[in-house]
Amino acid sequence: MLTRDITEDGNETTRRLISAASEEFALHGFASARIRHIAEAAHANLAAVNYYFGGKEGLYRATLRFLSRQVPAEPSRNRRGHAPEDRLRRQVYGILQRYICGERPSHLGRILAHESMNPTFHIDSLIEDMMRPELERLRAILTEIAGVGVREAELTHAALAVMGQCLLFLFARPTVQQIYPGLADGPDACRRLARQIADFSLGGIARLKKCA
Amino acid sequence: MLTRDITEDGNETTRRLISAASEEFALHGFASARIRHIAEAAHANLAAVNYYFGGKEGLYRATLRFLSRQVPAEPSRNRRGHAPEDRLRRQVYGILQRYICGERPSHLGRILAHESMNPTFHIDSLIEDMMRPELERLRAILTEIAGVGVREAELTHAALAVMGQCLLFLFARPTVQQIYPGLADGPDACRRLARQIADFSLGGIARLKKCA
DNA sequence: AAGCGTTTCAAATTCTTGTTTGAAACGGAA
DNA sequence: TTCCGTTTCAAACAAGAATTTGAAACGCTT
Repeated sequence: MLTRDITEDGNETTRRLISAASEEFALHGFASARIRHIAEAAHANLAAVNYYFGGKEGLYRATLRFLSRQVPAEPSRNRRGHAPEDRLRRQVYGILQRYICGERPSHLGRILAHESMNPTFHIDSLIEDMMRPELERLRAILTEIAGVGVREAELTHAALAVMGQCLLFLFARPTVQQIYPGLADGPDACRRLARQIADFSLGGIARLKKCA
Repeated sequence: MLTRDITEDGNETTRRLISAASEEFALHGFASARIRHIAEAAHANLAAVNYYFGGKEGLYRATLRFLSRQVPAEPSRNRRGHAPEDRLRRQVYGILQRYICGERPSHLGRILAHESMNPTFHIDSLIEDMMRPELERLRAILTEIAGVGVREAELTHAALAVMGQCLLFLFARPTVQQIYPGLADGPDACRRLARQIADFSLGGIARLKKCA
């Protein structure tokens, strides 16, 4: 039996297992994921899951920890030295890139989506570690753009409006693509999407400012 | 064994069963729903599900049919005779009311959300019967507001932007409420929400128009 | 090569869950 | 009351899935 921290070691089997688990959990969520399927995809024996992780739950925990560390940090050059409008564009692009339509499928985002619909014990840390920071950063940028005079609640709502536009593609991309085919694919779909969301939202902010 | 159409009859047991099933399927989705739980909540015997509906799948089908008929039709007075800006507000309010935060919990919306994450055979008709019509109506209104000169793709995106803002509260209301407590409750939360979404979006459209 | 801890494996086990079954209860018609 | 179709019920059943187990394979050290 293993006792040391799994996520640290370079064990080949655990790495394949976590990799396969990322896909399975992202695709189906915790409850509907099948460890048989994971073991199969990882070319590992079914019992390996229990041997290394103590069970399905432990594999899930390890997978979440692994995926969390994979999230690329926000580039620091977005902090200052740009117009807030540009920072909004970059921030939206960053959210899409990190969690929704980056070059490699964003498993953590999908898992958050599944947790939203069928929460497990881990939903809270996902909310606190990914949703809240992104929303707060959005809100800060929007506050700067809006200037004084716009109410707190409206800024909050604006941040949610931007986030909602992004998350639509996390929760319901196949649906969107069924209704409007060819809308969000292609090599720089992510960039185009970010630009459209940011521009639309800048209009929304402008209106808040005008009505303040 | 019953052969006639279940949804037509007034059988007390089937009604309680479908009612309990609505809650269960809305809460957990098809795969994670437990027919034992449904039968319990309906004060019916477990075997009643198979007796009346032929199985879990049949109960799901009957529940979807029942819930679809419950959706209140869009009031026809929204068609003409109002400024398109007002029509947008009403349309947004209608979407929220029908599927997301109406007075009674909107089971059909939740089921669509679950289907988006874990599709079953019925996802297509849900998309075609509820998502596409609402999006098309939104798009029509937005087209009218934008006037000529705004590109097709941008109108499509604008409709998705509005829908995304609405669906955020369908997919992730608990998350939103955990981060910003007290934002979306109270008696007329739905109305306030609709107003904010519509106003923000009118700003987005205005910007598209200006840049056209 | 022998010994020993670690890892892999197939099979057995246990638990959960949907389905089936056969009998009992019910209720109206003869 | 008796008969008969319908409905309810508890228990059995079957399938799927996670977990456990005990032995075999492996790899390293002596």
